[in-house]
Parts: sequence; structure tokens; C-alpha cells
Amino acid sequence: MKAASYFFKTYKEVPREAQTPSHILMHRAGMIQKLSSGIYSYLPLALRSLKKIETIIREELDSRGCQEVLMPAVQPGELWEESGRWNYYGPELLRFKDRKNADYCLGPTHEEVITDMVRRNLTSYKQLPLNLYQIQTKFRDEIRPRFGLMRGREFIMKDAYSFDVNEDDAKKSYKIMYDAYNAVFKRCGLEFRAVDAATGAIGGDMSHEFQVLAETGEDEILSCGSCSYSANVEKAVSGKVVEKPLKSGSKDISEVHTPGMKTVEEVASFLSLDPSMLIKTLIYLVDDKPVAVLVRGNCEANESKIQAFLGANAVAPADEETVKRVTGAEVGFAGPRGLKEGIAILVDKQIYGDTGYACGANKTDYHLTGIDPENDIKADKNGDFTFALEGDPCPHCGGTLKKFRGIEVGQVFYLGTKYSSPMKCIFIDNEGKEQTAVMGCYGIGVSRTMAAAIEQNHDDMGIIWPAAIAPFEVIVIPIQGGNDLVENTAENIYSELKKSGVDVILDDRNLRAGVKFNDADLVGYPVQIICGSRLVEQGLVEIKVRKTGEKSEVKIEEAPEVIKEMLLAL
RNA sequence: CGGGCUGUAGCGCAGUUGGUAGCGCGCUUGGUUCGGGACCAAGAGGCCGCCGGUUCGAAUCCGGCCAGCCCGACCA
Repeated sequence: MKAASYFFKTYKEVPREAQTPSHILMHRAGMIQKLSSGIYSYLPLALRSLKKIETIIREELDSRGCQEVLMPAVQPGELWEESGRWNYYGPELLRFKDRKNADYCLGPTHEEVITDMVRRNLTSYKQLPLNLYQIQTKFRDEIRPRFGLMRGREFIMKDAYSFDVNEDDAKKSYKIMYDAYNAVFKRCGLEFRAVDAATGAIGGDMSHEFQVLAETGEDEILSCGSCSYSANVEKAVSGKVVEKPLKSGSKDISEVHTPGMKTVEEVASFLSLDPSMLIKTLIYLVDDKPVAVLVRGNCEANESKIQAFLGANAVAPADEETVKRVTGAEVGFAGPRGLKEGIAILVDKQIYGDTGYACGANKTDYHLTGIDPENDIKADKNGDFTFALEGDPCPHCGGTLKKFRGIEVGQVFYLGTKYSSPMKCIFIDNEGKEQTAVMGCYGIGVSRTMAAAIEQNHDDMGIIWPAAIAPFEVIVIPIQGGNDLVENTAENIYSELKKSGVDVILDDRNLRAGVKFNDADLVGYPVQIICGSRLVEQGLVEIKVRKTGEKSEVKIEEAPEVIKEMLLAL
């Protein structure tokens, strides 16, 4: 490819809304254009990079027995009625009607369509296992699209779905995909972690997210320094052991007047207690039913864990009215004793490590002191309902957990029969009995992976592509246009490289050297070959490695070989 | 959905007490330059977000709407 006729243009300035490195740089490098909120066009440079990511994905999946399909982006509402998600899925699902007034939606994911596709073909256990995937544009009407490709409404996703005869086999399929994803992101040249992930309303215990490590990531993960344990903070477990106190606390519960003191800090300092010696009573609506969750004053309640523990669809903090109703007091004075009948009380197990707590009295302006959780709280359940913290011991090996920020670029999920059962995706097993297929689903955000690569790999000058997913591996830059020797040398090296299969672009634009250098650094080609008259006359060209900034001079005829070797290391 | 902010040339912005629009980048043409975003000269490019109101006159004042961004809430 020659730059003079290539459809791209670089910018010094960026639109006001671009905030993050990937958004700013992809715009400045002329890779993407916003068409509407959260909706972008991919220009040739971006598409080249996307295709490289897609190729890696295809190779890794195909070699593991997956088969590619392509499903419609527009899906009939009735399929979603069948799975039960038509009403359940929020406004993220873009719904619309056709001319006959029938319901349709733009696919945010394809469980329904794939399940329908498979059930129409599936009759015998002999057809399983099956793993189908597609690479396709998805649409989710995000509340707040932002950060360019990182959280768009329209995005490119690879989604795969596995079908197995039973749970054990489904778990094998899961493992295969887990391995495939590790291979994909490794080949993309990204630094990432596979982390334990919360499963949300699906329930169950099996899900991993693939997180590209980057400061701008929206997710927080905790990763052990000594073993392979990594988990999303929503899911991460602290290895801290809670030991019960030897003697039970005093039996004297007293009521203390705490006028207007609603926060943990206010109450703790008034009572001269450490915040950890307060019991925070939080009222949640779990699938619209109020539930009280008790955590220590210095801890944060973890809604994901509550949701997982209760197997609920939705967990949200209760509104003020509900709190008043179940506690009989203003917000800020909730406590475990004297709640309205029938409210389940969940106690975070860390609370059992001490005695002599203070808590709300369920009476406006009053708190209780001298609480011994063992004896004074009628817990329905206890468990882990708080966040693990950086510095906590690892639950597996006792090492120390360290916090990272990550960008979720993939997730693997064991589904069980959540879709296959209501949608009757069944087959006849080897005993002649009807069985329901056991499913898994596996996503990779392709466009987000490209953005994440930039978030992770850039500097002040621009993008620093991992060679495997760079739009071009090499740029040849002739400077001092009009000098035939320079131009011919550049042209020769370019053709030479192209002939041997290197992805190369020739910057034959009639521009000043500085502009070409800056553009090359901005777009982030891993290797630059600079042909200037002074060196060329000595039979030399300069090679610059984008990542390190390292420059070297090599003989013109050796340049192609040197480049090829360099690329292997990038 | 709550709070804040912004809509003026492709992009970034200025525009005073209301008088019919400007700067930088980019673009076109010519010339001089040419190893880290050159310089000179001459150009092209605007429904000032939309609708209505006030006024002799509105980018500017008033009302409504629309769009975008930031913070929060939300996010199988």
C-alpha cells in the first residue's frame, strides 16, 4: 500500500468528547469516525487491525473444532418471548416494529438465535459436542456510551456457543474455550489476566473474564502475587480467616441517643468506637423484596456477591420509603434488631470476629451498643457479602492480593440449560431418552480488543501496536522527495518486503520529513525504515523501532532480512 | 433518570453594551524551502443546533425543543 493514495488523514486536534487515549489516538490517526453517539465507522487502518484480530480468533477457534456461522443482526421478538428475555432484558435491547407491527430487536447477543438454529438440526447425541461461533456487529443501547470504541452502542463481537450432552462435557468445552482465549490474547501481544468473574443473573460458579491490564480500565481486579488466582473485585474472595472471640460479649445492650447521626463516621466518633466496630445495616431490594444485609462499618457491601448468594436476578439499594417502612425509622438508623417481620437478615461473616458492636436501633436518633452478633442478632444466613481488599491474603495460597485495573475484552460462561430448556433444544441420548443440551457462551469484544490494545500500548507520540495486530507492520519513509536515488531505494525495499509477505506501507506522500515522522509515530507502525539522501548515498538506511525508539543503520540490501527478523521479536 | 456544561467553517476555538461573523489547524493555487508537524502570497469554505418570540435589526436577549459531553445512578 502506498500512503499517498491511502484513505487516511491524521489530525493534530481531537473532538472535544474524546477523553481516553484509545479514542483520541484512533481519531487522530484517522482510524475511526463517529457517526452517532456510540456508533463509529472503521476506516481502512482500523479495519486492517480488526481483521488481524479476527484472523487470530478464527485460527484459534477453528483449530479447536469450532465452526463459524453468521446469524442475523435483526431478531424477531417472539424468540425472545420464548426464552423469557423479551420483558426481562432492559432498555439496552433496542426494540422496534416492522410494517406489520411485529416486534423485532437488534441483537445484543445471540443465545436465542443460536439455540433456535441448533434445535432445528439437533436430534441425536451423536451430533454433539458442537461449538458454533460468529463474528458480527452487535447493538446494545447503552445508557451512556463513552470512550469511543471502549463502550460503544454498536460494536464487533465474536460470540461462540457450545452444546454438550451433559454438564461434564460442557465443562470440557468451557475449558477448551478458556484455553483458546488465553491463546488469542497472547497472540495479540497483550498483557492480560483471566479472572474469576461474577455470573450475575445466570447463577452458577463458572465464568472467567479476560481483562487487558490498563490504567484506564473500567474494571478492578485482584490478582495474587504468588499464584495464579485472579478475580474481578465483584467476585474476589479474601483469604482472611475470621476467628470467633473467646468470650461472648456483654449482655447489656443499651440504647444511646445519637441525634442526627446517620453516617458510620459520625456514630463511631460520637461513641469513641473504631468504624469497624459498627454494624452497618443496609436494606436492599432483592427481586423487589426487602432484605437486610449487615456488614462491618469499615466494609463495603458487595451487591454482586449478595445477588449470587441469593440466586437473585436483581439487587438494588432500597428506596427511602422502603427503608422507613421496614425499619420504622428515618434512613440512617437501621439495625438488625426489631426490623419488620419477614425481612431476611444476611450477616457478613467478618462480623462474627468481634463482640461489643454498635448498630442502629430502628428508632430515629438512637443506636444500640454492646451487641454480641452471636447472641443478639437473628441471622437468617451468613456469608461473604463484602469486597476483598488489596493487601488481603489470597484465598488459595495465602499470598498477597494486588489490585489492577482492567478492560474486559472477553468472557467465558457456563450456561447450563438456561436457554436450551425453555427453548426445547433437545436430543435423544444413547439410551433413547430425551435430554436437554447443556450450553456455554463465550464472547470476545473484537473492536474493544483493538481499543484496549491502544489503551495499554501508547505514549505521548501515539500508538505503539503489538506487531501481530498493527494495521501495517512496517512503514518505509523516503525523505527529500525528488531525489531519485532515495525514492528508488525506498520503492525497492518496499517491493522486496511486500514480496516476502511483510505487511508494509510506503509513505510516498510529498510531505516534509517531520510530518511523516510524526504520522508514523502516531499511527504506531512497529518498524519504520527511513531513507534519507545522506545515508542512502552511503548505501545505508535507518531502521527505527517504534516501541523502544531505538535506531540503527543497516545496509540497503540487508534491510529486508533485518526487518523480518525484527518483526519476529515484536 | 438526577446534577453540571456545550452547540459558531472538516477539527479546535473567539465573538464586547444587539448593527448581519472571525482566529488557529486543515484544504486549493503559485513560489521559496525540505532529517522531527516550514515560510510568503493569493483563495475556497458558515441555515451561528432547530422552532418560535422581543426588536428597525438577533450568533448575541427571552421561551420551547433537539443533540453532544462530563459526574453519578445503571450495566445477563
